[in-house]
Amino acid sequence: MKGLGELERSIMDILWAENAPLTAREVGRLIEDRDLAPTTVMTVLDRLSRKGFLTRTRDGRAWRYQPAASRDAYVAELMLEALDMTGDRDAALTRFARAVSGTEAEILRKALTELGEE
Amino acid sequence: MKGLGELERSIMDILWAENAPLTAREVGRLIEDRDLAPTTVMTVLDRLSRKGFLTRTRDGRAWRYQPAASRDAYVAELMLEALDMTGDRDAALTRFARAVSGTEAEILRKALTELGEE
DNA sequence: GTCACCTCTCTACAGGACGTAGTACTACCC
DNA sequence: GGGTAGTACTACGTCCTGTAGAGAGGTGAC
Repeated sequence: MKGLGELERSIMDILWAENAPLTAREVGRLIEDRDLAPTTVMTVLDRLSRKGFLTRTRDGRAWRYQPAASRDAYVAELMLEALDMTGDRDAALTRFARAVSGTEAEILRKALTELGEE
Repeated sequence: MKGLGELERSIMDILWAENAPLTAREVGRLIEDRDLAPTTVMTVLDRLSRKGFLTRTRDGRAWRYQPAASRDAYVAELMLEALDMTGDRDAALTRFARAVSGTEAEILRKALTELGEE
């Protein structure tokens, strides 16, 4: 996988937040802060789907874009990818476990427990 | 933090593997596969220390480079950074916990347990 | 002392990713 | 049939990275 640029991430965030597939125009309307040309949004949407982050389906003349995977899946994949980088996965995992805050450690513990019960 | 390029990572790997601080020449000797100019290695070492990945100390005319942090720390930080990207950390963590393989889940569980006992 | 050599710093350049957008073509509505 | 919306294609500046040369300054050999 590859990382995302800043604008790419903003757009992914919009699409992840929305549940329905959006057109370029709709996405553009949802980025108020920046004053982007419509073609800019279209270009980025196109690149994102080319990279596999988005799926698109026709809606009349327009395309509707939606995330190919959930944000959680993306984040989890990034984390696994980072983990793959090390020679000593155990050490990295241990260090990671120590670094997450209390509540999150709880979440992790719970998820792992459920995992064990399945 | 920022990601590393391919050559940058190779060089970090060498320095992480070694326990002693190395000079550019020594690092260059340890990358056999590629036939790099000495200045190339020096440039990359310089960039890495400028980015904070390496520390360097004088040794006569030469610099000796060593990692500023362990690879585990780096990996853990990357993982945390990925985690920061999501709005719903819990969901991402849960998904991550489900994605790690059995033995690693065990490691995580153990680290978390020790954490709880402290 | 001078020459060869090592290492450093500075500068450079090509390729790719990303932000940004214009242009030209097409299809639809009224 | 002209405005409008949407597309595909093309383009350009910037930054990062891989790669390396040129020039400066010290060091040891002779």
